[in-house]
Amino acid sequence: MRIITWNINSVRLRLDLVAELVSALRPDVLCLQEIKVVNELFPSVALAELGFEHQAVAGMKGYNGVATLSRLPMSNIEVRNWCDKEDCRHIQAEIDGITVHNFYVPAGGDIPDPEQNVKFAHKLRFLDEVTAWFGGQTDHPALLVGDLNIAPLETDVWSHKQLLDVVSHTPIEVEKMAAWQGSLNWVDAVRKFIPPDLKLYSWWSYRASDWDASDRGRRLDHVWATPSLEPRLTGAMVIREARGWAPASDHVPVMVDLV
DNA sequence: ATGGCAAATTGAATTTGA
Repeated sequence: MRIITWNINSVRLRLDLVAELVSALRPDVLCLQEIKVVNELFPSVALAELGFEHQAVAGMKGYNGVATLSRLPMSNIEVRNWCDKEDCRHIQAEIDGITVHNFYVPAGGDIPDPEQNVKFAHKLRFLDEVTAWFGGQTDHPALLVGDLNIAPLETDVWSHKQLLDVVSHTPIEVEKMAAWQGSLNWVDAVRKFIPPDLKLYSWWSYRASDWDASDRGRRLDHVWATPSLEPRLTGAMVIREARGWAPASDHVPVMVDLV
């Protein structure tokens, strides 16, 4: 199975890029975040024509929203709410015997202090809640993908020292992400193939005048696998060139293969 | 941190992203 996760930053605006991605890489499962559309206006026909006959969508007006698209049948679809908000950040679905979790973790705003910034408080609470929930699950084969909005390793950001107090790379976030990863002993399926000593990013700011030249990126998008699935992992790739597509999302697709 | 874009909604200005 080939799975791709992509924060697409408006699915309607980038349908042509989805077609290009699908044509080039033929994923079996495509997990999108920030679809920015209500379910009624989700382009399900166009995506079905690309081969994704099976779709699970949790969208809302204007922002957020996740969608899991599959060539293979999906069952047990669940949209789960966190932090008492119905804000469309998680879809769970069973595909070919694997539970696929598609997440869009809150960005967390600017100020890395939960006392001063309710968005950061929300992000930290979200991490605590998902960690506690997964800790109560059994080890059924599962993948956890999405825009987790945290770059955990020093090599996941362009400058570890300069981002230590920037939301997405602060020690408290990295610590809580590690706890989440520990909840089911999730394996980082991307770093299994692209070693942790290599710089690796999946997001570059729109604000850079030349994202490629300055290369001030962060690895915010992830694919995790339960230990039972690790022997089936065969490869991973971050589609960096997608940041240069037009019109580009600020995130690029992240792909993992398993047998 | 730096530098200041992009998308959606609403109707030129605001919210959100990270």
